[in-house]
Amino acid sequence: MPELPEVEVVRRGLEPFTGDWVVDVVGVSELRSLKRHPGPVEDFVYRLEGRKLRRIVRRGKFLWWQLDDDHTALVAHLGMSGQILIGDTPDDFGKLCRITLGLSRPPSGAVTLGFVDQRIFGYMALDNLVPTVDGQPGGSGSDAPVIPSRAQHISRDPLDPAFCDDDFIRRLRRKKTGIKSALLDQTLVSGVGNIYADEALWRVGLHYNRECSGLTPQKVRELLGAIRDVFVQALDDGGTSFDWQYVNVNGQSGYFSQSLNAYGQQGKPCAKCGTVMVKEAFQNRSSHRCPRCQRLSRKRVS
DNA sequence: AGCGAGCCCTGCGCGC
DNA sequence: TGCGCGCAGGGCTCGC
Repeated sequence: MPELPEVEVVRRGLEPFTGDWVVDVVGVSELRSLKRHPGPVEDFVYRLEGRKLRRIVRRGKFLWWQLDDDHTALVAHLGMSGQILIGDTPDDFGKLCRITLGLSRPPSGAVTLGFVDQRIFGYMALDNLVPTVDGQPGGSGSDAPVIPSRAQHISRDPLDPAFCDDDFIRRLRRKKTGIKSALLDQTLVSGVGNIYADEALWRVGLHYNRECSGLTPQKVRELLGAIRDVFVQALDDGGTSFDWQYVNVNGQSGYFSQSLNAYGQQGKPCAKCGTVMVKEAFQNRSSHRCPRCQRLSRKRVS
């Protein structure tokens, strides 16, 4: 479950199971879901069992729990198809469930957390928490100025109070790529993926291949505002879901897909001008745009 | 150094 | 009904 709003919906859904909740038993049915864990599966299980899940934190599309030893994180990245679900038993999640955590909070609370991931691009891993370079909180959900070492290189996301707009604008305008490549670069700004990049570019009328260096600071600021707007709106709607794969921890789908104006709208009229929207190949993925509102008025970047 | 291509994977839905 | 193909929202690593 991919982009920032969907991951934040998951994070909020997991908050009730943090604090004094303990990991009693860990089940791993797919070793490749631990490919980023720095050790064998036994190490993952042994170090996790008995730990409390103190806080659940997110930066961009990265999620992690702060464990009660104060220096270890349980990192979860959902990749293209990951979900985290809460159920009663390890059998509640179907055959695509890769990892289960049996959780309890004495005296009476008990649930099972399921890490479900069709394509196995996502993963869970234990990692060390290291200080943030700017001394600000590592992400949404905790005030602690620490972050898993694996996520250190990821920029803050646009909903993070410590995100610096001016730095973003300066760095983006120095890039020698098209604007969409820049938005998908998680070291420049995190949390944006293919859907929300297309939505934000549509809102401000930019072609995905417009050169970053040709944009005025004002235009970049406008684009950043559009990213925030589309994130907040999607969050309010519970995230974007097209099908069975994208659900919150209760298995419910979000409604933002009904509000999309660009992604998946090929063949339909542009909501601003009525021109038929198109879908074009872009870097092994696809881009959606209005041929009239989002023209390439400057030199083409390939 | 920064950039783009290639690759990691499974399973759904469609057309034949 | 069955099969093959195209497609999917991410990110890491590697060459250039």
